[in-house]
Amino acid sequence: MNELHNGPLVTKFAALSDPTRLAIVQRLAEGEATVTELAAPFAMTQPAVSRHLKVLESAGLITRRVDKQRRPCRLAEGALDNLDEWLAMLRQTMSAHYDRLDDVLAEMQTKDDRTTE
Amino acid sequence: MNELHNGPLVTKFAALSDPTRLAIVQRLAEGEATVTELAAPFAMTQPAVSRHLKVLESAGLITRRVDKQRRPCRLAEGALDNLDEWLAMLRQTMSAHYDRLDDVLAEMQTKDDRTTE
DNA sequence: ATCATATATAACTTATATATTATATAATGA
DNA sequence: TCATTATATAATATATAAGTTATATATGAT
Repeated sequence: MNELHNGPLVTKFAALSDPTRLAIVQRLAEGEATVTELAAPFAMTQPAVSRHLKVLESAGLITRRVDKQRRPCRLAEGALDNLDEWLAMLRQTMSAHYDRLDDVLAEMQTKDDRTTE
Repeated sequence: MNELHNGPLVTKFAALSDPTRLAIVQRLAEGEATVTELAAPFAMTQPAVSRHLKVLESAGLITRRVDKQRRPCRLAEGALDNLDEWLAMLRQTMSAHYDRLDDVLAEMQTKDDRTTE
């Protein structure tokens, strides 16, 4: 309910706030891929992509398994659940406080009345 | 459909990847607040919060109006729509490629068969 | 053994982010 | 007019992020 619990959420948002990582997540929505496969589309070195994967993994967005010398990546189970939940919670708060323009203008008016006393 | 269109999304994720800004957004879901009101809960100077608001505004997450010397902030109309849409799109991709563990293990097996020839 | 492939890590550079203090601006109120 | 309140901006320091190259490690192939 409050900002003390939002650490993991902040971490996920941070992980998604990079175009390379966002594209990697989109790619992984189609299924598993190895580091090399994931790196291929990008004008970037392999170590750079490895770092991005580490960020995604630390954020709990992806997991990796071991297949010989490959480390195929996939989206983590329920990776996006807390994002959805946060958005849903926010919408609920918004509708609970349903902030129509009319209401706001009315409130502005009464505030003025009080302040201008 | 591709990563060329994700600029605004990346910007929004970046804007939300900070605990202060996330808390501000949550607060604004309850309705308008001035900069000073928003700054109050944080152990941070007013200029710091002003900067955070600028980041949120640049990302299209909040708007401000002018009320005398105040600049009340509110969540932007449809602020979170593209986040929702992106998450929905991702889920759709995931279910389209429905990646059950069984399938993956089966595919691993056939890959092994081929590679170990 | 040796070489190639897949991946990770370290060292380093540069760019960006975040916070601070000091100060500017604009409107209010006395 | 002068002080106060609300907010923004500039200058600056510091931290973090993101990329590079070089190198290490592990597996697989010859």
